[in-house]
Amino acid sequence: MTDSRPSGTRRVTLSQVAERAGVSRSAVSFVMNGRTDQRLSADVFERVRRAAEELGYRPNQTAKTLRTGRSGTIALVSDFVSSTSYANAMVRGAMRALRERDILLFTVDTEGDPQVEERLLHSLFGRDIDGVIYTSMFTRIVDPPPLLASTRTVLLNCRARGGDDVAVVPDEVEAGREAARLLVAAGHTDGIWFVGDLPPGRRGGLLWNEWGPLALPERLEGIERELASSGLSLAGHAAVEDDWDAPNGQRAVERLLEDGARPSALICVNDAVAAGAYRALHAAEWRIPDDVSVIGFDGSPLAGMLEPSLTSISLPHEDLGRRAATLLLSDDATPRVERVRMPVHLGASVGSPTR
Amino acid sequence: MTDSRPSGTRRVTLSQVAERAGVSRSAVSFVMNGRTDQRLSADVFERVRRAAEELGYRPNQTAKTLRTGRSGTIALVSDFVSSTSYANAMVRGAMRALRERDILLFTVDTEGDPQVEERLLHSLFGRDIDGVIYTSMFTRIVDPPPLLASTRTVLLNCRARGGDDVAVVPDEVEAGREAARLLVAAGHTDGIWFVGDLPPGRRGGLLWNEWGPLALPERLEGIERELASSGLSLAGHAAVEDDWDAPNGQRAVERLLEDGARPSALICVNDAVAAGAYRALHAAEWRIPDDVSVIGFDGSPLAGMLEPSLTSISLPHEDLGRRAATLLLSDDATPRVERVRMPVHLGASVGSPTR
DNA sequence: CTGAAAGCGCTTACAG
DNA sequence: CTGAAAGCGCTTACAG
Repeated sequence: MTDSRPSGTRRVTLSQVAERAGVSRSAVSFVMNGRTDQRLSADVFERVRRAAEELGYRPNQTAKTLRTGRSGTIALVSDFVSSTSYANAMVRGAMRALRERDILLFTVDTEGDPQVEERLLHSLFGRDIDGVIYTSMFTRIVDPPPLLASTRTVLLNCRARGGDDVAVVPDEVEAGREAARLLVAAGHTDGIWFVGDLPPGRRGGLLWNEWGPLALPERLEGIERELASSGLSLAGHAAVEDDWDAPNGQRAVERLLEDGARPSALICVNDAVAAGAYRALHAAEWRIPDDVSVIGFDGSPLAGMLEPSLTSISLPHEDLGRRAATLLLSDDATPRVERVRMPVHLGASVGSPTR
Repeated sequence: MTDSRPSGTRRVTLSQVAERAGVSRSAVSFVMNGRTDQRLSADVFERVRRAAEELGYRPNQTAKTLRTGRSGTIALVSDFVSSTSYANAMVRGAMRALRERDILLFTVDTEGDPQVEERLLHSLFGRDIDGVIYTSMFTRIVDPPPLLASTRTVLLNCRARGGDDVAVVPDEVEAGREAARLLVAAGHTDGIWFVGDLPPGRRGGLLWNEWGPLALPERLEGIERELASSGLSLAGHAAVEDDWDAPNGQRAVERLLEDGARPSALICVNDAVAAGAYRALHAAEWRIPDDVSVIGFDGSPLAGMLEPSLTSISLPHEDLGRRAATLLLSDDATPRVERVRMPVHLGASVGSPTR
C-alpha cells in the first residue's frame, strides 16, 4: 500500500535494524528494551546495539503505545496553573521529576469550565496517557471529575471532598503555627492581629472564594492553635474586602488603626495584603519592625521587594509538583493526603515588641 | 447517552460501532471523520452516529496517529517558559488557539541545556508531534537545533540567526519609538536619559546577556530613531550592572544624580529598573512625574504596584503565543518575522517637564 | 455505494 | 536461545 504520510525521509524501523543485525525482530525488541530475562547472547546484543546506532534508530512511541497501552506521557490538568504565573513552579517540579524517566507532560488548562474539562479529558484518554496530575491554582477542596476514575490520578494543591485519593498539599496549618511561633519567640504576647478574614457573614465574592480555598481557614487554625499552646490568643481579626490584594489590605489596616487598635504584630493572610499593610503603617508613621512586626504567607517575589523585606511563610510550589509526579509514578496508590512543609522566608519585618 | 460500561472494560472500538450499526468499518471511519466525499446514505450516517453515541465510542488517537502520522499534538519547546512565571502568558495564548482545534500541547523546558534539548526533541518526534513552537523566555536570537528541520516549526519570542524561519516577536523597535513619542508629546526635549545600558565594554555577565537578548538594542534603536525624527537626541545613557533588576536600577540612577545630571525624563530598559529608579528618585526627593517622568518596558504587574503607577510599554505575551500557534497551524510556511505590537500601559508617571 | 484487506511499527506468547 | 505470527485500532486504496 502507498504511504500517504507527509514524511520526506522515512524513519528507521525496528525491522530494518533486525535485517542489518541479521537477527529477528523479537531480538531487536528485547535488546532495545533491555530485557535481559530473554538470555540473549552477548554477541546478538552487541550486533543489535551497533546496527541501531549506525542506522540512528529511534523507537516509534506511537506504535509501542498502541501495542502496550502505555504512552510514557502524563497530563497536568488544572484550572489555570500552566497558563498563568502564580503557581507555575508546580509545573517545573513535575517536569523535572518526569524528565529523569523520559516521560513527557501534556499541559492542559480548563479555566474552570467543566465542559472544557470534560472535552480535554476525553482528548487525553484518546491519547493513552498513563496518568493525570489534577491540580488547582489555589489550594482548595475539589470534586474530581468522575471521568478520572479510569486513570491513575494524583491531586496536586487540592484535595477531594470524598478524600479517597492521593493528594499533595502545602501544610497550611503548620505554616500558621510557624508564623505564630516566630512572633511568640520574638516576645509578642497580646498585640497579635490577624489581617485577612472575610467580612462577617461573607462567604466570598470572588470566584475562588466560592471554590473553597483552604489557605485562610488552615492558616488561621494553625495560628490559633500555636498561640493557645502558649496560653495566648489573637488580639483580633481585621477583615479584608473580597480579594486579598494590596489595596484591600491597606484599607483593612487603615480601619484597624483608625479604630484605635495598637497592634504589636500583624499576621497577614498573604503577601499582597501584607504589602497593603506596609502602606497603611507607613502612612500612619508606624515603623516596621520597630513599632510593629509583619508576617505574610506565600513567599512571593513581592516579599523580597518590600522595605523592609517581608518575612513570609512560602508556598513550596516546585516541591509540590515534584512530589505529585513522583507519587503518580510510584506503585503506591493508597489514598492519603501528603502535606508538604512550607518553609519560612526570613525577612526583616519581625522584631521584638516595644510596648 | 452516558457511558454505562462497567469500569475496567476495554474501550469501545470502531469495529464494535460497525457491528452495532450493521455497516462496514470503513463506513464508520468515514462518518466519524465527517467525510462527506464518500457519499454515504443519510440512513447509514445516522445509524453510525447513533451507534457511536449509544456505545460511548471515542476514537483511539494512538491508532489514528500510527496510521496517519498525524497526532493532533504539538510541542512547546523552550528554555524556561513553561516552568517559570515570566513569559507564561505565551503558553496561555498558544493553548487557547489550539483548544479550538482539539490539539493538545506538550510542554517541555530544556533549561538551556542543548543535551536535554536533543533528548527531549527525539522523545517528541517518537510521539509523532505535528509541529513545534520553539520559544525563549527573553526575546533573542537563537540557533534552532538542526533536528527541528524535519518538523513544522514556528519560532516564538526569538528569531533564527539564519532568518529562514517563521518567527513571531514583539515589535521592540516600535515600542522604543512609542516611549520616546510619549515624552516628546508631553513636551520633553533635551533632558531625556536612557537607563539600562550595559557598562562600556561589557557584553554581559549573566547567562542571558550572552544569549543575545534583543530588548536592549531594539528598544534603544527605536527611542533614538524617534527622537531624531523630532530633531532631538538622548541627553545620555546610564549603565546598569549585570542584571536589569531594581537594586541595579537604583544604583544607576543614584550615580546619575550624584554626577549632577538634571534629567527631565528617564526611559528605563524594563520595569524592574524603573522601580529602582523610583527609589533613587524618592530618596533624592525628586517627585514623579512633577520633577521627572519615568517610563518602563514589559508591562509587568510591578508597574501597577508602584506609586505613582508606571507607564510601561508591555510585552504582549498572550498575543505572541496565540499568533505562533495560529501560524503553526496555517499552511503558509513562508519564512518571515512577524512583529506584534507592544501596547502602552498608561500609568501616572509621565508629565510635562517643569524645567 | 460497500466490504475485505493491507498496513502503520511495535510487543509478546508460543512453537521450534 | 530464535523466528513466525498475531494483534493493538485505526485509515484508505481497491475490487466489487
